[in-house]
Amino acid sequence: MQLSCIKHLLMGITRKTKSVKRLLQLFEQTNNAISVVELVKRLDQEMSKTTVYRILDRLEDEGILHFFIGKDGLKWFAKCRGESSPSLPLNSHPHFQCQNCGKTECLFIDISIPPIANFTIEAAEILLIGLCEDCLS
Amino acid sequence: MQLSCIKHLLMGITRKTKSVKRLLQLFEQTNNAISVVELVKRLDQEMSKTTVYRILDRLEDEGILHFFIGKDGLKWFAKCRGESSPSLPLNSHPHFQCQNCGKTECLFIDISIPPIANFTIEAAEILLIGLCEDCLS
DNA sequence: TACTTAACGCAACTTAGTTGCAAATATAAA
DNA sequence: TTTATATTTGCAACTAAGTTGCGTTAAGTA
Repeated sequence: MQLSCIKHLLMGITRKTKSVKRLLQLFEQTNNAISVVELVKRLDQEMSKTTVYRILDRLEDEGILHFFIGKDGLKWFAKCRGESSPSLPLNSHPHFQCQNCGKTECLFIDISIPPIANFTIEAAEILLIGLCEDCLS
Repeated sequence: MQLSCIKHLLMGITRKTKSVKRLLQLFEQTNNAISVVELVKRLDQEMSKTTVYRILDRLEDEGILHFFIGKDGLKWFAKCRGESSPSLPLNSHPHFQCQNCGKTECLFIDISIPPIANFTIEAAEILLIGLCEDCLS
């Protein structure tokens, strides 16, 4: 095994290609989550949808992005920030979707899941739906 | 407007067809949720998938079934029972999916969602993932 | 600069879910 | 029981999200 292989194992294997940088840029510009459908649409002139899907997978593997399933069953991605919700398993946290404007984001509120007899809970996917600050007024 | 129309408005418009009865039978045989994909597969010889989708929609409109999105983004249906989780909005309740055997069911445990400043929460979709009693041992 | 291998684009594919329309059938009225 | 009629069904074709295989391109290393 060559040194470069070891480096790859340690550092992840993502090459900082033009496409990767462009995609990361979109996530750096916002704290909101972005749906894959939206990303494919926004990047339509810049890269193929296959590339979008594959880059998202890699960034997720590396712990740079995480994903969750939105109200509609579509996949959404958001940056991993250090935070998580204390009482939830696996450093997870709830997400919020505004039913009016569609704004979708991570929440770091604490929600505690009571133990359930004869079950082990290893993950909690919590999606709160309502109106965001902008849509309330 | 004829009397029959008024009756329809009051009672819902579901005719108790052979297909409706068959589909309801599947839900009466279990307290678990069933994915649409599974229903289409199980009923493949008895009705078209279009019919499965349309009956599920109608039974949901009438409050006989409810649905939620599973871990994989697929739609699952379950019977509406009188119960709900006290602290959740809109008479909703959490759902559980066993990551080993796939068993999926309604939970009526109480999970309270803390208020979030400047947001109104109108629905909470909570999916707990872990091991069921059968898969624990 | 040249080499190696990850990353990319494309086209074709899979799967969940939807739609339009003509034919079948459940229900109410006669 | 028969008739009328509006709902329900099946079919085939479609849409949309997401995946795969493969030949080509380009990033990172020597």
